[in-house]
Order: sequence, then C-alpha cells, then structure tokens
Amino acid sequence: MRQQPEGTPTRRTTLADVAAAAGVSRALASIVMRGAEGAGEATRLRVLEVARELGYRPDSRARLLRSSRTRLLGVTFTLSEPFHGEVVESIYAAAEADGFDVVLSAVGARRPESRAVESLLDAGIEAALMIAPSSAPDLLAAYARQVPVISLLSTTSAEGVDVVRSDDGAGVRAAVEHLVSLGHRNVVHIDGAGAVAADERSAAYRAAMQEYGLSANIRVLHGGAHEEDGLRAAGELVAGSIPDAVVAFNDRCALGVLEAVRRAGLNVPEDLSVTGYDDSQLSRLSHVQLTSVSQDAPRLAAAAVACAAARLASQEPKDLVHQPQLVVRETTGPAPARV
Amino acid sequence: MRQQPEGTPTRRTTLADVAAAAGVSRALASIVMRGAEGAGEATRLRVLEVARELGYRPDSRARLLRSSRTRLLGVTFTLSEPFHGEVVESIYAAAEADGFDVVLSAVGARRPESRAVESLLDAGIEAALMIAPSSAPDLLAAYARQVPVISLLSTTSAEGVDVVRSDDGAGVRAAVEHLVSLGHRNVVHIDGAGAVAADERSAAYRAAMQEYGLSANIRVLHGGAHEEDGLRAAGELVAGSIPDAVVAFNDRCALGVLEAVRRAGLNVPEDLSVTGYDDSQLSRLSHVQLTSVSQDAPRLAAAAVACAAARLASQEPKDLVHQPQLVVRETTGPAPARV
DNA sequence: TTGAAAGCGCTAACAA
DNA sequence: TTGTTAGCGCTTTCAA
Repeated sequence: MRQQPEGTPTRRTTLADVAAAAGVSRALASIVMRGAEGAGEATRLRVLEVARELGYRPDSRARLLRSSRTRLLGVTFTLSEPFHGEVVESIYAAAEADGFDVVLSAVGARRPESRAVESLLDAGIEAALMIAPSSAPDLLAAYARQVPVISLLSTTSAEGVDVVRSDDGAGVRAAVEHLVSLGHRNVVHIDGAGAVAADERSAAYRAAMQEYGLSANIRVLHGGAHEEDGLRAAGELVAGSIPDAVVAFNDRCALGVLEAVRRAGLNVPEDLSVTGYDDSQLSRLSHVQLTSVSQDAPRLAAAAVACAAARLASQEPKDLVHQPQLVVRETTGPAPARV
Repeated sequence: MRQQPEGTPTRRTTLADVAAAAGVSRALASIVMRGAEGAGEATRLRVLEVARELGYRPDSRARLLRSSRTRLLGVTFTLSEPFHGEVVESIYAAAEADGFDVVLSAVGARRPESRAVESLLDAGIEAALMIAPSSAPDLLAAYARQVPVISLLSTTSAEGVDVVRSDDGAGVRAAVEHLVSLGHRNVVHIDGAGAVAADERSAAYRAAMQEYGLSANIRVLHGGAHEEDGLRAAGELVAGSIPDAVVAFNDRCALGVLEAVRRAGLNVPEDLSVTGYDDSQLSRLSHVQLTSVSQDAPRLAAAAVACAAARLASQEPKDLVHQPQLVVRETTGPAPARV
C-alpha cells in the first residue's frame, strides 16, 4: 500500500485524537481550534501544542456541514480570460483579510456557468461572487434566492443580485476625452459585439463624442472581446480612410487593433492612437504599453467581498460603482497633422 | 429577509424530504439518487420524479464527509499562466468522462502552493493533480503520503509522486531538427532561466545541436518564462550578430522575442526564424502564427486523470510520458542567405 | 471553564 | 427489494 508506507492504517488525525491526547473533551478542543472564547489560557496552549504535534488539520467538509456560518465565498470565473484571473487573485487577498475562505468554480467550453454555480451551492458557500456572469436573469435570480449573489464586471443584473463594477460610461468618456484633448477628432469605437458591458461602453462613446461636438464623426465598428476581433475590425478600418484614433472595447481587442495597424505599415501613436480597457497585465507588457482604462481589480474585488459581507450581516452594501481611471501609456499621442 | 422572500424559513430540500414525499426510507432514496443498484424500477422513477419536483440537489459536503470514495480530484494551478488554464479545462473534460468531480485551488502571488494543496486535502480529495508544482520534494512527498499526487508539466518529482508530462527533450529536438532542415546553422536557445522544465529543454537543445554537428554554434541565453524575458534576451541578441533562428523556452518567451526582432527592423521568418513551446492559444492567434511544440493539453490531462484513477485502483499507471509534436506555422522559414 | 449529548445530511453495513 | 441502524468529523446547545 503506497499510502500507508508502514502498513499501519494511518487515519488522518481528528479533533477527537487531539482532545484525547490533550485530556479534554472534543467540544473544548473545538472551541480552541476555531479560536472561540470559553477556554482557559493554559488549556488553550496545551491543546494548540498537541494539535501541532499531531499535525492536526480540521476537516473542512465536516466543519462546513455542521456550521451554518461557513465563511465560505464561492467564485465563478472563466479560465480563458486572463483578466478574470487577476480579479480572482485579488478576491483571494480581500477575502482573507475579511476572514473568508474562497472556493473556485471555473466556467469553460465544456462547463456551463450553471454547473459552476450549482457546484458552489452544493459546497456550502455563503455567498457567490460571479465574474462577468452570463446566465439568464431568471437563473441569476434563482441563485440569489439561495445565497447573496454579487455580479462583477458585468452590468447585467437580476432580482436580488448586487452588481459591483466600475462605471464603464465614465471609463470610456475618459478615454475619448483624453484623445480629444490630444487633438483627435476622428475617433472610432470598436465595440464588444455582445460581450458583457459592450452596450454600455458603446453608448458612452456615442455620448462622449456628442458632448465634444463630434457627432458627425461617430463611428462604431463591430468588434469583440478578443484579439481576433480587434484584428479583423481594424483590418477593415485601415483598408479605408485612416481615423485619428481607436477606442477598443478591451485590452485584448486593442492588441488585435495594434497588430492590424502595424500590418498596414502605420505607427502608433504617430499615425494613430489606440486605447484599451481593463489595464490588464497585457497592457502593461513593456512592448505593448497600451493606454488603457483601469478597472482596478484589487479595489473591485475588495468591494465585492465587502458587499457579500454586508449582505450576510443584513446590511445594505455600498461602494458598488467605482470610478475607473485612465492609465496613459505609449499608444496614445498627439493627433497627426492630416490633410 | 432577502433570502426568504415569503418570511418562510425555506430550508434547502434534503434527502429526508425527498424520502418522506416519496414514501420511502432515506437509505433507499440515497440509493436511487446516486444510481446504485438495489431499488425497484417503479420506486426509482417515483423517487426521481419527487426529487425533481422538490428541486433536490445532494449536499456535497455531507456526501463527501460520509463516503471514503469521494471521486473528487483536486487540481492546483497558477492563475496568471494562461496555459495552465488550458490544461485545467481539459482536466474538467477528462475527469467528467471518468466520473470524477474536480475541485480547483489556485496558486497566486498571495497564495502559496502549500496552502493551495492543503485546502484541497481538507476538502476530501482522493488525488491531487498539480500543474507545474513548485514545492520542495519533501513537501511533495508529504502530500503523496496522504493521497496520490500527479505532477503535470514539470519533471521535478519526489518520492511517491507520478509525473505526467510530454518528452521535453524530444520536443526541443524536433524544433532544432526543423530549423536545421530549413538550412539554419546559427540556432540560439533562449532558456527558461530556472523555470519548470527549463534545464531539460536546454540540455536537449545542446544535445540536438551536437547531434547535427553544430556544437560550435551552441549558444544559450538567459531568458525566462514570460514575454519580458524573451524581449530582454532577444534585445541583447539582435544588438550583436543576428543568428539564423531562435528556439525560445515557451510561447510567451517567444512572443517577447518576436517583438524584439520586430523592433530591430527584422522580418520573421525572412531574416530570422523563431519557435515557441506549448502550442498555447497565444501561438494560434492569427497575427502570431507561432511555430511551436505542442504539449497537447487534452491528452496530457486525460493521461493525468487516468494516472490518478489507476493509483486509486492500486494499479500501475501508464502513458506517463507523451511525445510532443511540432506545429509549424509562420514564424519559421528557410534560412536567409547570409554573408 | 468544562463536558455530555444531539445532530448537520448523507452513505453503508446489515437485517428484514 | 426495502428499511433499520450507525456513524463520517465537526459544532452547538445546554447543564454541570
């Protein structure tokens, strides 16, 4: 038997073992282990010492099963989205600070969001943080009837679902404003084409252009959330008359745009400025240096965790909408002097 | 109370509810729910119907706690590594096919691998699949004493740990062979600089060069696993005498190399060929089209799950080492006619 | 401050 | 084929 090298059936040490070895009852040992009050200092130290010696680790299944306060936060995210990963990392940090544990459930090509959420519910989570949820509103509402549900990055909400997000309108406006202040007039938007938050960003683009008296120059191209989409859309764009600047739906899309521009023999930002959205790791790569709107993943994550905590304490959550910030890097510059 | 809209304390329906409603014992209901044998056809249908009506979902904590056969596979992976995500997706698919459930635990900047594994152990997994593990051998061995541990992508093993991987030596050799057959002689390797599998790949590069009588041209540069590393290393490279080709440690590193080459005003593959490693989504992007060595994530994942299954059945695992395959795209071409 | 007893929701022997 | 009986390891009253 490879699991029991010595042939001895080494059971995992349980709380009962610790209690016995320390000469106390299981209940008391339990109190000590979870740091609850009701144990004398001497006992507490002794139990802790014994637990350490025996290499005791509480069994999370049993603990979760018994207590209604599991302090467990469920998170759904998409494996193929790097930015989701950044948010998840931040959620770990924020949750730990608030004394929560985190359990992950991935959404992928072969794993629909419904399955991801349900497995979390079965695991005994107290609240669900869903990153860019794609489920139908009535499904989301059904989940929200079981635990508090917080939707991140997406504006699509539902009955009982809290939405923690950055103000996409303000973000896009900041990008347009930045470009206009650099002298650009022909600012094109390559949209998210049905992706989460796409409509809100397009609307903000239109509004901002109008605000700056550039209604006549409004032009929205059908893009998408990935490199390929940006490449395709920008490919068509540069085949015609070159605009001054492109506001891309997100960073990945912007990367595709950059490539298309490059292929057309144009220089960024001399011939054309480009902005992204997310301020993801991608945008920060030294060879990319993409001007991008930061959603500030750490702050968003902290707000989401705080929102969950508030709901669990039957309080009204706050700080649900955050102000994004434009991070200017090297893909935007003064407008070219065109004919 | 937002969770109980009607004020009725709606408990989650349990197996007992289903049993009562169907007029059978809990044990029998359990048999039906998990598809075990020992229930009459009529009862089975009735129980199933009642369960559906009541919206019953088994509580995974209770189920896990009770049964020793949890059919639960734990997976550790790094959030910031896109290729890990690809492997995880494939593990989901493979595990499902083999009747396993999967629980994820991420490694991140603020979450060491040790914590990731321990939380899995506490969750009651039957085996751990660790993607590119970085723990010390004695730690890995300690984990392996508790459950079968399978290490993916990495060759670093430990007592009792199975390693499922592709033959990196063969992969690098295939890349070098491909380049040599295209007429390249000055083939430089930008290594992984201490990353998982880096040493094996460098060694294979040296061996392959030697094999082709190119010992004199062996040149290994200090690189790394990310874009920045490739960019830096290749930046230094192109500042000197330009080689014929570069074998990069992995795809992300290769991307950095491509950028450096581009900046130097050189064309790929006309002036210089570049190969990556992983055949990740990145390499397949239409604007990248990177020639890369495929680790075949789906096959690797299937092998890892099969390995876990074998260990759990006290059988010897097989198919631990896979033959990688070179995927030729557009970053490699005939050697330039140089002076 | 401590301990006894009950039970979270489920599965697995066993007996009927 | 069905039901009974015992727990899995832990937390949580309640009494001592």
